[in-house]
Amino acid sequence: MAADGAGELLQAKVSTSASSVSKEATEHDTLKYHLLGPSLTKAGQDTVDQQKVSEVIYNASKGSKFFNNEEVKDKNLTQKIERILVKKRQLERLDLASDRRRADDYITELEMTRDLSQTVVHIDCDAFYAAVEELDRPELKDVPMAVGKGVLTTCNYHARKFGCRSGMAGFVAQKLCPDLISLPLNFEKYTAKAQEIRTILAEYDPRFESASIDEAYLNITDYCNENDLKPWDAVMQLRAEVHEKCRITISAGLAPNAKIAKVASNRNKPNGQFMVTNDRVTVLAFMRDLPTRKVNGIGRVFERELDAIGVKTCGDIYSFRQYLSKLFGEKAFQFLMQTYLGLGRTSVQPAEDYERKSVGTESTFRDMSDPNELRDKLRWIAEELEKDMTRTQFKGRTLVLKIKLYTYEVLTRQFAPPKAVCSADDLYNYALPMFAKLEKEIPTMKLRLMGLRCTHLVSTKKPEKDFFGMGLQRFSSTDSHDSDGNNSSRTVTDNKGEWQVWPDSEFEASERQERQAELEEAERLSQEYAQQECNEEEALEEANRRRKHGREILPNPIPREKGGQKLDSGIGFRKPETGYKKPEPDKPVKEVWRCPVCQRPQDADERSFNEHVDFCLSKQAIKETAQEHFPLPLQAVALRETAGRENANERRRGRSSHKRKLDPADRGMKKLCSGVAEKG
DNA sequence: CATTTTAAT
DNA sequence: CTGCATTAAAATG
Repeated sequence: MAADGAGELLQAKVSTSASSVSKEATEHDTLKYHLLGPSLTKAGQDTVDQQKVSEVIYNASKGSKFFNNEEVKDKNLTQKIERILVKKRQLERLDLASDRRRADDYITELEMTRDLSQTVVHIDCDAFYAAVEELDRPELKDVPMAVGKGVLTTCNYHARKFGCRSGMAGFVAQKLCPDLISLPLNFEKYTAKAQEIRTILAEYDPRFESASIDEAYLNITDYCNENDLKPWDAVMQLRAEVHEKCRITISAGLAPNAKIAKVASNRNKPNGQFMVTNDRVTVLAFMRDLPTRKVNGIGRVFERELDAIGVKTCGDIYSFRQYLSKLFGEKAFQFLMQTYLGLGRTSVQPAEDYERKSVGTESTFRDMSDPNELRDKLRWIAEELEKDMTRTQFKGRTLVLKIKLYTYEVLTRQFAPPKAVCSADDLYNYALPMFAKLEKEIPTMKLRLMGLRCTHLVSTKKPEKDFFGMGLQRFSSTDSHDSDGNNSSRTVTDNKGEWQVWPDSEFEASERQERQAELEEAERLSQEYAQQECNEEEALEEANRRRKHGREILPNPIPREKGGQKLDSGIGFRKPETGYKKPEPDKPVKEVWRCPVCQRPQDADERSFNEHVDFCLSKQAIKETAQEHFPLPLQAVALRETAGRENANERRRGRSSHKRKLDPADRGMKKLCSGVAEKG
């Protein structure tokens, strides 16, 4: 969900004050900026007086423990930035010719991977929850309204004029806008509406990728070729279709890759679209003036660090290329260079394809210090986690205990039990010693949060029979992980990784019951789709799939025209049709079939293709893949055989698994900015 | 150097 | 002023 709101004003203030003015004033300003929250970014809302807004927020939160903690964090960051600047001044006296050369070589290498042959679209629903609520109560369209009680998950554009935004505490929002109407969350409703929209998206790209409940990436290259449409017109059509059938307005960004598409979708919001054409010069020009903060992966912290050394826009990155890896680390360096060049992934894929790495639960409560009460709480968390482990069908080889003190300070401890665990008893028994140890270390064990998480997951899914009726080797809970600690027979992620993902920077204060209700709704919807779209055989498989996965999967809806096609059971899966995609006349193409298991292109020869698929299957990447592919006709995909067609990220993808490995450049950079690299 | 912890998104 | 997941870097031993 786009967190609209202007940051430019304060951003400018932060930058100037960072270099001059008194230190106290500086800290005051950066803190206020920090308090504006993570969602102050992207699109601008010029009608808002950010000065006033930040003043109100500051005064409203002043004195709270939360505030104090933010103050501490801000001070630490300011110190960290000071260290970065010191380090940079040291570097300036050194000869960095080799670093510069290395950066230039990397740029050359990256440039060879540039792929301008694809069109990626980022779809973003406008004030989604608020818009859904307005469908039921049209009178709310004309007044400032927000969704979410204690904290706003989103608000309509009237409310945004007052400075309200997602992620803001409810009482703060009320101060900014006394007439604000706050509605409780009705999550099933939003999920149902999201599914309606997804049904339409699937017709444009059946393998579209949901990024959150109201955001998705599509690769519309094939769609445009098949229907002889220009990307712009295809997206106009898509948006009109969504508006007409779902009564929801969406904004879209079109670009040669996902990273730019994401930025672009914010340019003409709400109810608009923006395109960055597939042209190197256009891309570079677009990046040159783009403030760093607009890029996915650069948040409040990294923005300030970059600003401190003089990088305000993505174009500024270039002239600092020789410093970046020493100041921010290697991954950050790579990420920034790709950002400067406007490179990003061109591939999108359903979220089920992502590999889950951990399952955890945590809960916040009133300050608590009684040891017995805390143990009860821990026990309860363990029971909650057991449910999640059962649902997602995992055991964990490592258990992580997390606590948050009443001061908001967070601590974690981990332990690797002798065996993979998932039962509440085991979870509790292994967590308790960690907890007891913490009790000894911490003078006043007064907590506001406790959490448990399992990592180094091991699937506990029953092998049963696989999709083709071939027996699969049984794998025990402890022998199916490879040396990376990853499990190659990983199950499909549960839908919390997917449509239950909160919109960016937004959250709900919902209780587990609400989530349960949502799951039930998802199940119901899934059944509906099964009936609508599948023939009897397929419906049976659909039912089977749900049995195997519980209620966890909410697959991409099946496009109408394609869902009707019948598959030869089993074989159809492995015998792709040819001529699915028209080759472009002016470019040499080589026909290949894409392996449904590992997603890698294979020679378009039936025998070798089947051999390859067998190989992949024997490596057990299988069941989930079969499931996600079953409803879809297998298509031969023609790939252009041009160098750099596949970008570096795609190539780096693991051989052993078809699951996507996350790459900093792929998906926004997670934590690459935590400070000066001081080793060596 | 491997593992643990922190912190950012 | 939440909850869940992922990632990278720093700290630790």
